[in-house]
This record gives sequence, structure tokens and C-alpha cells, in this order.
Amino acid sequence: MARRAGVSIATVSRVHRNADLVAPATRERVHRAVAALDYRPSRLGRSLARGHHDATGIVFPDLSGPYYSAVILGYEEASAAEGQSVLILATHRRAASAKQVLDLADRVDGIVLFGRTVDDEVVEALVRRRVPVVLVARPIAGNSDSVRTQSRSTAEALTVHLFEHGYERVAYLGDPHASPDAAERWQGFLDAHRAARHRRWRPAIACGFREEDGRAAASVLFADRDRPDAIVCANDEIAMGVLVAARAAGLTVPDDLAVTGWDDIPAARHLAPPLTTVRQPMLDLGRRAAEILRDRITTHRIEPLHELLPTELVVRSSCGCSYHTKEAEE
Amino acid sequence: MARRAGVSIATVSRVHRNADLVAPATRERVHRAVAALDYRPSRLGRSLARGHHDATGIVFPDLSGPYYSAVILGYEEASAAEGQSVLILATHRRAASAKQVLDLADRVDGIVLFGRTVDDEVVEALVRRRVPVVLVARPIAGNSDSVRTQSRSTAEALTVHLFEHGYERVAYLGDPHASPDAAERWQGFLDAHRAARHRRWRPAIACGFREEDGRAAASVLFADRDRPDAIVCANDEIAMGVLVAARAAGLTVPDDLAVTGWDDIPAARHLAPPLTTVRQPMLDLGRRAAEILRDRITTHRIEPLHELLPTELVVRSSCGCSYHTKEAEE
DNA sequence: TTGTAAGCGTTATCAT
DNA sequence: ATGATAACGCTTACAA
Repeated sequence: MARRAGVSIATVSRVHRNADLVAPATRERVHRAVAALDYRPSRLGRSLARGHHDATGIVFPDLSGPYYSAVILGYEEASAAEGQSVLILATHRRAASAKQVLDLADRVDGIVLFGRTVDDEVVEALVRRRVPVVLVARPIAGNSDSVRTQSRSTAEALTVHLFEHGYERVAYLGDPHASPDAAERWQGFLDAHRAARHRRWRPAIACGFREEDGRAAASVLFADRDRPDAIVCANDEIAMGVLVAARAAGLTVPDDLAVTGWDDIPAARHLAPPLTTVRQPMLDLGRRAAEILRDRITTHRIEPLHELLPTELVVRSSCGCSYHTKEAEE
Repeated sequence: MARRAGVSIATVSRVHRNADLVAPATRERVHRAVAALDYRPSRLGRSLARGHHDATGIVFPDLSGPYYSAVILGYEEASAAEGQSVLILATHRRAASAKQVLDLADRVDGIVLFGRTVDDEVVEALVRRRVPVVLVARPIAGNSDSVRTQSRSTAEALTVHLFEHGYERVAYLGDPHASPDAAERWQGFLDAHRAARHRRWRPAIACGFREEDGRAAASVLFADRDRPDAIVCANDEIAMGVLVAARAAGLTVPDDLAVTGWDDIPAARHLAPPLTTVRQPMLDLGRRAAEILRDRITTHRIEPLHELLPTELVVRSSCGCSYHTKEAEE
């Protein structure tokens, strides 16, 4: 051990966690020894003795697309600022995901669960095990903390906006059962229809979240003679697919068909036509998750905290608004 | 401890790493005790005793954009398949990044360094400390392993393609000093000009990697009376910015100006006009990094391994090729 | 087959 | 101010 090398003993520990309760002389001696032997204290030993990891985990259902990467960015940044390492895991709806999450849980001081990654039972198991948990974009469970974005009311506003443009047969494209957020948006869509009683509405058209899913679903839809004249998509990727399908079907957007997305991914403003969508503060989502988790870990707070982040309607042209591209969006 | 609870002692350890050298009867007894007490072995204890973490780290210079997220995806997937946890870190060019990386290094069994995250000295320090290192999209250092994508020859091919369309004043937009990849692409660009001697070329126009950087640089460029008639951009985001600037300047792409990108981000095919670019196997980049690192860790291989992944020219319309959008790219 | 005990590298509590 | 020493929770000879 470096201890022998220096001269002293476990005093090295003291100097290492920069306790000032060490004589300047000895401290200096230790520092020299450390430098000479290129000694680094072992995290493992330290963690074992102190009882915590200085690390947290974040688990996603998936990792593809610009959506998650922004969340990771915010999460990593906030965590690093607090000196916490971050472990990342994607469950991919694997059968073993519950085990993976449980496993991750005992490498960290706390964990954030994103969307539909694991069942409520797993969340409860985690909580029972005293693992601090923050739920992101997911219904509350096991009285852990949560962070979400406003979905329902903005979805309603978006749908109403379409009504105001005169569209009459508005469809919702996306599977409300696939993700909690998609479900909320669908509810908002329904709210709008309920408020405007004369509107008829059709059931949600279930489809996956990828562009190709949207394209496929839309092209089927367009074959119908009673095709919708506006489509509210569960996310931007689906909307991109719809745009592709519309072009293929000879439909002009937004004249023949309005299309809206959700997320405001970077590509959205570059589409033809620029996509009307909803911006979510994804960076903040990750950042707040990290902060709330940290708080729960350090303060041992018992009351669950629930945070709702605002979203913002981003009106471009695909809903029938201004036709000319806006130059100065920035 | 659960040991007392069951009946036996450190036999629980044996049964836990499913050693079959335990009598079925006792094993059963232990299993029951484990279930009853909801006992989970501590990773810390285990790691400390065995001397490894079953985790690896990956560090990025940044985390924004679709580029990194694909790499993470591949890396996480391959790591999870091998039962390794993954720690993620973004240095953001922070001053403390060397320290952060060194710090990360002793939480893991090996580390992958992406692009311009840390100086060669840090890599060497890591290697000296016997930390297995894989370098991704970065020049070789400290004789660690590396994975890269083919840049130079494809960049040359891309530039030649532009020549064949008849463009004469081709510019390169992107900072060769900012990233190793950008430097390679610039070299390929030069190679093409050297091969076609009659071509005159201009120095690279340094600019950041984001859309706004590209837009700003391009609009300056367009003000020049000797403006280029084709621009090879260091990545797709820059190219998107150029497209925006071109529209603002009243230039038609590809008639007045050809534009090419790099990466083939999801948005590329949806731009107007669809962007000619270069596809990189980013998923594989992450996956191979994980596999090579794992190999180095387990086999203690001493010879460095260097892998070069192929890239592919994706010809769309922004280079002057077919004008109609291809429907069935898939 | 299974128990005993010596590490693994820290921190923390006592003494001194 | 600093040295012993007992945890921390596991693995792994070595005995029994």
C-alpha cells in the first residue's frame, strides 16, 4: 500500500478527503508519496466503507431518435455538476428488463425510470428496497417522485387550432396504449372534440412511433374515400411518415391535408412544409429528473414530488397557417 | 446477514455464483432464505473481492444530435448483451474533463474515448494505469485499440462526384482542426483536387458543427461575388444551415449551388432538396467499440487492434442528381 | 460438501 | 494530530 510508502498509516485517508485536521507537514509528506507512487484511492473500497456509490442510473425503453438524446444530455449535465456518475440502460422491452433494472439498482444510489420501461410491480419492488426512484414521462407508482410534460391541454389546444382552420375530419395517429404520453395526447384530442360537440371523431389509429409506421398507416388511410382532412400525429417521426405518404398519394399539405407532430425535433422546421408541432423541454426533463433524484437521495424526503413541465405549441405551416417559410425563427 | 437467517455461512456465496458444488438440499435451503429475506448480494463487496466492476465507460465530447445517440445505442446494446453496465460521460470541453475521465476510469474495467474528448497525455496516463482503452473516431494514441469510419476516400469520391456534375468552385465548410473526422474529410477533399490538377481550390472555411454555424458561414460566403458553386459540408447539420442560407439568398439548390453533407441523419432525406451525404455505420461504431473493449479486457491482448468501418455515399438531389424525390429509398 | 478465516481498500471510532 | 483496529459485504483458499 501507498501507506507504507509514505510513512504514515490511515492518515492518508484523512488527507485524501481533504480533512484539514492533519498537520501541514504530514499532509505534504503524504502528497509526495501519492505522487511518487501514482496512487489512486479505490472507489470500491471507499464506496463499500461509506455505503454509497456516488452514481445514479437512468433507464430508457429505447435509445433511438433525437428525443432521448436530449434527455440524456440534460441528465448527464446535471449529474456531473453534482459529482455523480451516470449509468445508462435501455430495456428494449426485453423479457429480462425487470432483472436488468433491479440489477442496475444496486450499483447506484438512485434510479430514474423513463416511460414504459418496467411494470408498476418493479417500481414498487424498488421502492420497497429503499431505492430512491424518479419516474419520468410515466404514470405515478409506488409513491416515488415524477417529472412529466404537459400533454393533454396542449394536445387539446392543437386540435382546436386545427378546427379553427376549418378542418373537419381530424384523425389521431398513434397508439394511446403504447406510451403514457401518447395516451395523454389522445385525451387532449378527445377533449377538443367534446368541447366542440358538433365534431365527429374517429377512434385513434394505432401505429408505432417511427416514421415508417406513420407512412404505412397513412397510406392505408388515404386509400379510404372518407379520408381525414387533418391528422394529429403522436410524434414528429410519425408526421414525417405521413408527409411522405401524402406526397406519394398526390395530396398537398396543408391544402388537402393538415399534419401536426409532437416533440419539435430538429428536422421539423426543415420539412416541406415546415411542421406544426409541440415543443417539449426535453433537456429540462432530464435535468430536473437528476435534481429531484439527488434531492431525494440526500434529504431522505418522504413526500413524493411531482413536477409538470410546460410544453409549447409551435405553429408552422403544416397546419394551414402561413405558407411562406419563416426565415428568422431564431 | 442473510447467512445467519438461512442456516449456513459463506456457502451462500457458492450457491450464488451457481456453483454446482453445493448439496442440492443446502442449496434449496439457501434459496428459501434468500427469498424470505429478499436478500441481494452487494455488488460493491463482490467487486472489491473479485477485483473488477463488470462495467465499462464511454465518454463523448458532447451528446447532442442524432449522431451520438446512435453510437450510444449500439454501445449499450452490445454491452448489455455481455452483461456489462455502462457509465456515460460527456466532457463538453470542460476544463475538468481530464480529471473526470481519470475518475471515471476507476469505476470501470475499461473505457472508450470518443473523438476529441481528451488529450493524448490523458490517454497515455490511462494506458499506463493499465486501463483498457478503445479510441473511437480519434487518432491513435498510447497504443490502445481504435475504431474509425472511412472518411478520406469517401470524401474524395464525393468531391469527384461534384466535379462530374460540372461544378467548378467547390468549397469545404467545416473546421479540419475541430475533429479528427473533419480533418480526414478535408484531406479527401484535397485529394480530389490534387487528382484533377486543373481545379483550383480554396482553403477550408472553418465553422462549428451546428446548423446555425453553417447558416452563418454560408451567408457570409454568398455575399462574395466569387461565391462557390458547390459546398462540401463537414456534416449534415452544417449542410442544413447552408440550405437555409441559400434559400434566404435566393439561390436554388442544386442549380445555383450544390450542397453535400455527412452522416446521413434521419432528416437528410426529408430536406428540400433531399441531401446528398455519406452514411456512417454509427450503430456498428458503438457496437464494435464495446466488443473490442470487452475483448481487450478479457483476453489481455497486448497488440492493439485498429478497425476501419466502411462508409457509403448516399446520392440524393442536392448534388445535382435526379430531381424527383425517390419514393422507395428503403 | 461445507465451515473458517484471511483478504480486498477504504472509512470511522477510539485511543493515545 | 495520528496510530490501531473494527467494520463494509463479498470471494476464496484451506481445513475439516
